[in-house]
Order: sequence, then C-alpha cells, then structure tokens
Amino acid sequence: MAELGTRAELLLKALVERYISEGQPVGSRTLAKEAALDLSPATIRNVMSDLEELGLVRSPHTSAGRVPTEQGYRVFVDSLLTVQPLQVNQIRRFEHEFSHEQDPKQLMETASHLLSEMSQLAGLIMIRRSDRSAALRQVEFVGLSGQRALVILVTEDGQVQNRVIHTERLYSAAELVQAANYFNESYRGMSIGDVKRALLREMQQTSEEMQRLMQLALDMARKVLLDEKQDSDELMVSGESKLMDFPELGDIQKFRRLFEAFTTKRDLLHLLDRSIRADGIKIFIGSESGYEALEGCSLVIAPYAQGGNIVGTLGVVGPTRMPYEQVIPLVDVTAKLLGSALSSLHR
Amino acid sequence: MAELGTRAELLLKALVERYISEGQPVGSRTLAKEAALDLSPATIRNVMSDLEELGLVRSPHTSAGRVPTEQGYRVFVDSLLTVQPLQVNQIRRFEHEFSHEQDPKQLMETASHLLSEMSQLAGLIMIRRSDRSAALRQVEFVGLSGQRALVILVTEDGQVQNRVIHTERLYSAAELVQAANYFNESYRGMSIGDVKRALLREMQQTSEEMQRLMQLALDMARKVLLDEKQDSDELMVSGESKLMDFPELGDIQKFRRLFEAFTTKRDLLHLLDRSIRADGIKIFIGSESGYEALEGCSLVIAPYAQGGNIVGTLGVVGPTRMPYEQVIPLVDVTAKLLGSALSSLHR
DNA sequence: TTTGGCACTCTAGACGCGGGAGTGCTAACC
DNA sequence: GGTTAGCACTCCCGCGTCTAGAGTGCCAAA
Repeated sequence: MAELGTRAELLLKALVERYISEGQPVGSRTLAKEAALDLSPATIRNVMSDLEELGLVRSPHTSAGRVPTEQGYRVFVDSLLTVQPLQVNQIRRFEHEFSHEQDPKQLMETASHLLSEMSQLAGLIMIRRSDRSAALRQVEFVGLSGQRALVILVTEDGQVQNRVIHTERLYSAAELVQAANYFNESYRGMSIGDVKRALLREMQQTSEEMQRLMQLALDMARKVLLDEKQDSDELMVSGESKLMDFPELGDIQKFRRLFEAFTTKRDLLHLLDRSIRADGIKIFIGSESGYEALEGCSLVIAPYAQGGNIVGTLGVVGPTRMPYEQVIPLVDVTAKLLGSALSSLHR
Repeated sequence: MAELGTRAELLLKALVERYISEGQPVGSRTLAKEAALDLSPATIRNVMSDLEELGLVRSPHTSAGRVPTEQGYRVFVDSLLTVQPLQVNQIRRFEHEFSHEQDPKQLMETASHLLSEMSQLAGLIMIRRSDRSAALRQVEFVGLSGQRALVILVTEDGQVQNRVIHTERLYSAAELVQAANYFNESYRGMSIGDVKRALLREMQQTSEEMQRLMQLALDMARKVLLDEKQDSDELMVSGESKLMDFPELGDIQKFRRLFEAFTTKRDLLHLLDRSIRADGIKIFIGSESGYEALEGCSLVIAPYAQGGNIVGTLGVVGPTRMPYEQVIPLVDVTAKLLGSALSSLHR
C-alpha cells in the first residue's frame, strides 16, 4: 500500500472518529474544524480525493461527505487508533461479579453478559470442547427406568456433561457402580482427549479376554465420549437484541438473517475457532468475516486461557461503526480476568 | 353480549378468514363474493356497520375495508372456527422425531423446534421446576479442587441438575461417597418436593445427635435444593427469528422489545404458568396477555403431562393474524404426543 | 501547494394532484 | 321491513415537481 503521509493519516483518523461518533457522512468543512490542522475545506477535499482513490473512504453519493470503507476501518484499527483504558470502576465490576461464581459455566455466562452490558453490543463466548485438554475427574453410571442409563462425566474444573444412553440389557445398580469404579481407576486424571484415544485403541483389540464389567464400562463411556454432539464447541450469545438499536445494520430481513446466524451458531463458531490461534485480539471488519449474515458487522475477539491453556474465545459483535477504542480494551480485559477467574477455580 | 345472528356470524367468520389469509382490510364487495350468501355489497355494509358497533371489526380509515378487532378474533376462535386436523405425515414426523430421543430435555427441545417449524412461528416450551413432583433417583457428591464440591442430582426420568458449592472444609473422596450413600438410602424414591420439605424439617431440629456424615450430606443437598435458582421454571424458545417475517408486528423497536421478552423470559414464564391450570388450550389474543412487548401477538398454549401429572406447558407465539385453525390442533397434538413420549421414557 | 470562488449534483422533505377503493346515506324496490 | 342500486364523499397511496441544503469538483489566483 502506498504511503499515506502523516497529514492524510490524521485526517483519516479524525474522519473515522467523527463518523463513529455521529454516524453521518462527514464533509470537508466539519473535518477542517475537527482536525486542528488549520487547513481550508478545499485542501481537505483534495486529501479526501486521494483517500478515496486509495479505497479508504467513499461518498454515499455525489454531494454527501465521506464515509470510511472497510479498508479505511482496517487502517484505522491497525495503526491510527488510540485505545482508551477501562475505567477503574468497570474493572471493579468484573472482579466483583467474577468473585461470586464457583461454576465455570456460570462464570462464562457472566462474562458474556458483562461484555454485552459494557459495550452495549452483543457479547459472545465460546468454550472449546473439541479441545478436551481438561482432565477427567470422575464418571458415574446411573441406571434409569427401562434399558436406559445415565452417564455423567465430571472434569477436574467442575464441568459436568451427561447423556442418557440405551443399554443392551438391564444392569443392576451394583454392576453399574463396579463398572464406574473400574473406569475411574483406569482413567482418572487423564485428559479427556487421551481417554478418547485410549478408548478408540481398546476398541481395536479383540476384547475376548476382557471382563464383562470392563467391557460394559468402556461401551458406555464410548457412547458418550465418541458422540460428536458432545464434541462440538459451545457458544453463548448475550444481548443480541441490543443490535437492533443500530438502524445502519439494515432492514428487518437483514436482522432476521443475523439472528438466525446467532441461533444456528455454526458460522460464528467457525469464526471464533479461527481466532483461537491468534495470540492476541483479532478483529473482523465487515465482510472480512466471510459470512453474508454478518454484513455490516464487526467482531472483536480474544482467546482466553485457563492455567496457561487456551480454552476458548470471547468477544463482541456490533456494527462496523463501533467504538473500537473502547471495545478493544474491554474485550482484552474480559479475556484476561475471565482467564484468571477460571484458573483460580482450578487451583 | 348481544346475539349476533347466524348471518352476521357467517360474515364475521368469512371476514376473519379472509383477513388472516390476505392481510388486507376486506371490503364489502370481496366479502359478498367470498361468503356464498348471495347478498349485495350494500347489505354487507349494513351488517359490517353493526359488527363495528359491537366492537368486533373496525376500519383503519374511512375508505378502507374492515379488519377484525381483538374481540373479533376472540369471537372467531371461541365459536366460529373450524379446526383443520393435522395431516398424517405431520403426525408421522412427530412420532419419528420423538422416537429418537432418550433424554427428556432433548425431547422438549425437539418439541419446541417442531412447533416452530410446522407453524412457521416461534415455538415455546416451559418445564415446571417449581413443581418438583419428579422422584429422586440418585445424588452424587464429587470433590473438586479447593474446598469445592459438585452436587449432582438425578431424577427418575433421567434429568440431571448439578451445582458447584463451596464446602466448610476439605472432604476426602471416601467421606463424600459415604455421605451420598446415606442420603440416597434415606431419600431415594421420594419426590423432590418431599425431599425439600424433609430437609427443611431436619434443619429445625437440634442436630447434635446427628452423625457428622449425615450432617454433611444434608448440608450439601440443602445448598442445591433450597437454591431458588434451581427452582425457577425453565423456558425454551425456538425460531423466534421467524417472527421477523411479519411486518405487521411493527418496526425494529417493537421487535427489539419482543426479543427482549424472549430472553428475559420472566413475563413469558408467568404467562405460561397461568395457563397450566387451564385443562385445555388457552389462547391469548393481542393485549389479553397483558404485556406490552407482546402487543400485536397471540399465543396458543397447552399444558402437557407426564404419566398423568401436568409438568409444563408449550405453545407458539405469532402475530394476532395467525392461522388459528391450523395452529390450535398443532399445539394440541404436540402437547399430547410429547406427553406420551415423556411418559414412555418414565415407564 | 494551498486557497477562495463558483457551478454543479444529489438528497430529503414538502406540496399538490389524480386514481382507486370503499364507505355511508338515501330512495326505491320486493 | 329488509334489501338493493345509485351516488357523493372521504381517505390513502403513488407520482411528479419543486426547493433548500449540503457538499463536491474544478479552476484560477495567491
């Protein structure tokens, strides 16, 4: 990309900031006052013309002011933006709300909710299940009526997954307890991923010599662990209705598609998963996300860790015209504070 | 209310049906053709004038046709409506989808989803937790890191509730197992409600003579069972974005309030709870619901039972102008089929 | 290179107009 | 007395016109 020159950069920055705060195309006259550069509107117009040629701004129509393009926003967030650190009372609020929760799931819900509240946008949080680095704490088999049994899986951090399965025959409570004991003794402390691999391995072997109960235990655990439904990452969305306050996002049909993306979750999960590798904040502006439903939206996303391991991502969705300089630090801090709250549970 | 006369009833019925299918105010000429009554438009106009005086129809403006009022809809659904029974392949679909699921929660999700799909409106389903007639199957206490423990509650029908609690001191795995055993032996098979009451009773007694482990068990169970959060009814909403296809529901701000009602859940829960006593289908038309967010919306709601006990309600939300003659049997059948699917799990 | 001037363009809102749809009323009809 | 035809009237809606306002692009001068 061609060099911009500090004056053009300053003007672009002023333009984007003005547009973000006002939502109206900004003309050369207002820009001349805004940026304290002591230039006439005519000069500004020349610069704008250059910026337009570079694809950083555009006019909605001939006699309107300029509006940033997606590329314009990109340059803005990459190199022009001055972030505003969070206020102390906001951080207090995080610490306060996080200190209540004992349960990782609750903690995540709180995080998502706070993200939405503080940004007045939609909050997102994903927890990675496909990762499975969490250690197995305990397995329980509970017999239910009919040939049904409940398999309960508890991980070291206190997360619970359960699933009702259909069994080949009726088992007594004692059998189920013994099977669970066997399973716990063999696999406790291993990561769920390792347990899965081990189960797959055992499945290959001819299991003639295996005891009935061992086999029962493995069968039941397999039904839960190898079920891809349990494997798919989980996504929570909060405050999505706040987005309806932004008329710029389009008409009702656009909102319909956006909300469908929120309930389908597939595309968003994919997007959040892509950002898990980035070791800092990742920002998708407008069509950069690649999903039509997210047209006109930006996402600010950060991974969060638990005891050193990245276990998920969180962030916000809002209109492309969002106050990045406040949202970015908000997402950053949320990720860090959630991470340390999770880690302190774990310890 | 004054007597209507069969002719006026027939005309009102034709008008409502026409308006529901077309969405436009219907005039005397169209109505004259629609209702095979062989009357001139002028006569129809006279009748319309009467209906308007009774508050059953109104004109949006002087030279438009007539539109049903809420009272008009009321009369229509109460006494004029001819329900259309569900098609066989729709019932097949229910049976097919329901037969897969082993888990009551999954079953409910499926029901809500099917309601939404088949009506092209939003599906609702509530499960009553405050009721607590379900029998306790098993309790598990799992120690976690730190002074935290996980309490898992399994009911006879395979539902699982769990909660992380903070304990006074660190307990060994053996202690927790013994405590759970004690608890299970004393309370298994009792309804959750009875267990709750029993726990409250025990709390009154001076517990000097109680064994340490019994006390531990009771303490932990109390923290879960007496937590009002666990007690609040649960609501699932499906396909809410489908409602955006009805422009008549209003502008984006109206939708925002509507969607907030869906996520807040409080008002909807209250509404669904009120309908649990009605032993058939309950219909709220427009402002009858009493909630401003639901302005312009109707709800069709039916309770569903499991083995004779009503355990929740389900239904749909849509615009007041919805095809009641199809929606009503749909909700009715869903409630019955879900009930029998749940009951067969239980057996 | 910057600036003032000026003609030009485009939008958004106001205004007026005519067609269409449907009503209410009246008088005639059965 | 209920029913009908006729007719004047009202209101909405879409269309074209017009104007004010904002902002641009370009040119020539500083």
